[in-house]
Amino acid sequence: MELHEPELREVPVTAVLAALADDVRLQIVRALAEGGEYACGTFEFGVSKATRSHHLKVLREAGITRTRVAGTSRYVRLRREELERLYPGLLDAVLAAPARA
Amino acid sequence: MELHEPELREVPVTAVLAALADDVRLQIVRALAEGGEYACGTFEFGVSKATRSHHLKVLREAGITRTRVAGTSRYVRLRREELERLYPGLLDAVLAAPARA
DNA sequence: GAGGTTGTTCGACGGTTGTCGAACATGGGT
DNA sequence: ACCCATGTTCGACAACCGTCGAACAACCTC
Repeated sequence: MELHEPELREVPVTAVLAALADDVRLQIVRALAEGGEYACGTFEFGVSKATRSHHLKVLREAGITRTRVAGTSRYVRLRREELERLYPGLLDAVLAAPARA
Repeated sequence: MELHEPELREVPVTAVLAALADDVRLQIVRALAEGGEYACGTFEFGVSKATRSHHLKVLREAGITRTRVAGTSRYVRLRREELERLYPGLLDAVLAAPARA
């Protein structure tokens, strides 16, 4: 299983923004920003397994998260440094926003 | 003609991000960031009048731009200060990104 | 007021996206 | 070996989005 994790610089800005422009995915990003590394199953956001898997794929392919495989589990974490280097301030600005707007 | 220009704080973050997550709209924002105020017709991005009008509406309703009506023309400008106050760093991060990624 | 300019609105269309259940794949435990 | 737990993939479906031409609205100028 080769995970597709592109170089962030090769991802169009619009794709990064689109990946963040979803409520469920933003919840995931918020959780990752606070908690460090999470197993996929830890997330419980009122969506099915399939949907969660889909969202994590979008985040991964947008270069926002990195995934580590360990047994049957997958551990996800934010690519903070890379995001900060290429889009300084973006993540903080998004995270600083009120969760419910 | 009452233009719908919401308070930025009342717009969900996801709506702001979604508004920026489009190539045409990002071109508009880039132009506005450099040029100050533009008449709608000044934009020539290879889309029809109808499409351009649609994109300007999306930006306006996301709280990103403000529109001034003058005769048959409409002048559009960025709401930089408000954006900066609510999402510090976001606009700069997006604008700093390479136009073609 | 007739005509031209500037923009918006109205379907319509095709493509993309979020969602789900079900089926599948993989690895661990007993 | 079997079963269970964890995730992914596969249709399918509805909703949304970007796009266009055509029609409409408002205003300016002659």
